[in-house]
Amino acid sequence: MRIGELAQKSGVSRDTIRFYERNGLITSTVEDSETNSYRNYKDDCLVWLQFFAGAREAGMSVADLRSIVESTAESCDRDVARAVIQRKIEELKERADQIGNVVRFLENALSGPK
Amino acid sequence: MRIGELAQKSGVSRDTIRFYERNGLITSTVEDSETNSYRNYKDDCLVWLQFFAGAREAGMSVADLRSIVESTAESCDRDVARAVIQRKIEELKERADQIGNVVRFLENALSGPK
DNA sequence: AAAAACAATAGACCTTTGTCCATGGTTTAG
DNA sequence: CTAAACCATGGACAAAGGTCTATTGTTTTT
Repeated sequence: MRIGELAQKSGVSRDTIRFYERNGLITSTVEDSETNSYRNYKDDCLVWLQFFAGAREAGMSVADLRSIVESTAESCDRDVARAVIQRKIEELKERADQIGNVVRFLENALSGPK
Repeated sequence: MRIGELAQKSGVSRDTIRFYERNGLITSTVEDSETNSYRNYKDDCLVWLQFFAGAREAGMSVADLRSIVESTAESCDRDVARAVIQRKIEELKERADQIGNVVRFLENALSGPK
């Protein structure tokens, strides 16, 4: 799949896809056989991009995403991957708790001053 | 209270406090009577700053915070304030849900590939 | 074949959220 | 009184995360 299709299907802009690729979040191949230099993306890029979109919204940084992607790479130790991801899960849960606090503060602000 | 004390008590740096003030998140007064131009902060600035710290961590932008602060200002209609805050609460809850999704995705990634 | 649509790359540019000077006054402690 | 500590202002600088433009080459459509 080429970048346009990927962008359209994932809802992530071409520029952002290229940006992510430059930052090691996804990879693509340039077919030698082709006369062009168009990049080719596999289906799992789409899955990743959808995940990225949600994860970014949830507050994860691009660096976080890269470490997750890297940890799930072939070459990487399963246990290392687990540890990295487990760590991120903890962080996310903390963040969710923090959001809970803020929500309570705001709800209190609503009910507090009559 | 002067900025140094406020910074120390809130854990927010002087520079950041000034930045927030420039952005309308807090206000201060400069006593005419004084010979200096030192700013004076009321106790509620401390409460706000503590809230800001948590809210920023929870992923709220400075612009979000400004709209909350503005909505709770004297001049502002109680109901308008409620609406603004209620909206932010919804956004935060959505964000928390989003985090939940990401966590599930990650947990699945952990258990999925055995 | 010619135009329209798509792609690559490089680099400029933008916003957000601060942080870090430099300069020049003011206060406070010794 | 003098040095150390504090404050204000203005502007430079920074990192993250994109976005936009220019240029040039490739497909696809008509």
